[in-house]
Amino acid sequence: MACENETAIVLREAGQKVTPQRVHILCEVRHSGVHITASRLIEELRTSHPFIDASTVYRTLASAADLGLVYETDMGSGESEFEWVGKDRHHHLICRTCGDVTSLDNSYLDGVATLLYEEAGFQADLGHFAIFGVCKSCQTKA
Amino acid sequence: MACENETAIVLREAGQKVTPQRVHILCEVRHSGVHITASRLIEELRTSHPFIDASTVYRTLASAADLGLVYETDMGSGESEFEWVGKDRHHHLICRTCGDVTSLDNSYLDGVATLLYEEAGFQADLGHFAIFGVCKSCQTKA
DNA sequence: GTCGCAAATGCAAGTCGTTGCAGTTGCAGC
DNA sequence: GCTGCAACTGCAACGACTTGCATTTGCGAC
Repeated sequence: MACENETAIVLREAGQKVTPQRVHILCEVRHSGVHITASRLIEELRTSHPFIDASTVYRTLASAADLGLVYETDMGSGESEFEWVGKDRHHHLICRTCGDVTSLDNSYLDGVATLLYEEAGFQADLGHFAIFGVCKSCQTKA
Repeated sequence: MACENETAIVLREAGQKVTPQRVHILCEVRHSGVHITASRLIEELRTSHPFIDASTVYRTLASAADLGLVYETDMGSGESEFEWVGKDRHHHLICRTCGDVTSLDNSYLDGVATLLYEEAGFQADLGHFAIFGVCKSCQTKA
């Protein structure tokens, strides 16, 4: 698949060695759609590439997150979820009651980031944010 | 200490049973000052009350967080930090470079919460938030 | 093509936090 | 003061994730 070549280029540009393990892991993240937990990723890789160790997956994801290739978000389940960094920066609204995850446009928090920089000189990294609360339908049920 | 009686009252009002373990754990959180990680809390309790099991500490903290008695915040270290809920709601600015933690007034994010409720019907729980980024002094150093 | 080295990998062992379960305990009702 | 029960506790086992270390491998230099 073309994705593998592309992933290899991204890796090389980031100054990382291009190993089949890394390419497979990152391709899996790209193809997984929205979010994928580390454990589910390991499970899926176990079927397609059984020789890849869990520690390799964790290390690859951590270094990819450092380089900004993937986002790592704590979705409140205790497990981190990973997502390939696409063009559109967005956040997530996570319902504490039903666990539903909704995407949220970046614009909501842009104002906060600007304000923080102007008033505190703090360059906030609001690239990918998880906001907990109670969604509309759970509120009406209650 | 008076704190123990007070903690017991808070627990009873919250509909929880008042056990010595819970009182000790929550007192420790109250006295620890700003933030304390679960593992450090367990370590401190080990010296003062060696008979309290780690699982009891985690369960007590989780139920106290549910009841809004303590805040649970992911400070990016992988470990959750706990803080006794005082009168002032506030957030934290955490520098990715030097690890410094600064408190941030609640007002910055109040606007976001209002906007989310009006536009998405989502009741955001912004009681205690950790925002990552780069602080002023680290920016000037770079 | 092959050499050398830093980076990446796989394995095993360890830590951290959670969960199931049987026994214990706080406390409301009598 | 006694009783019953739900909530709480401690233990042990488990899953998730990390770390140390010896081995392997990608890749730039020759």
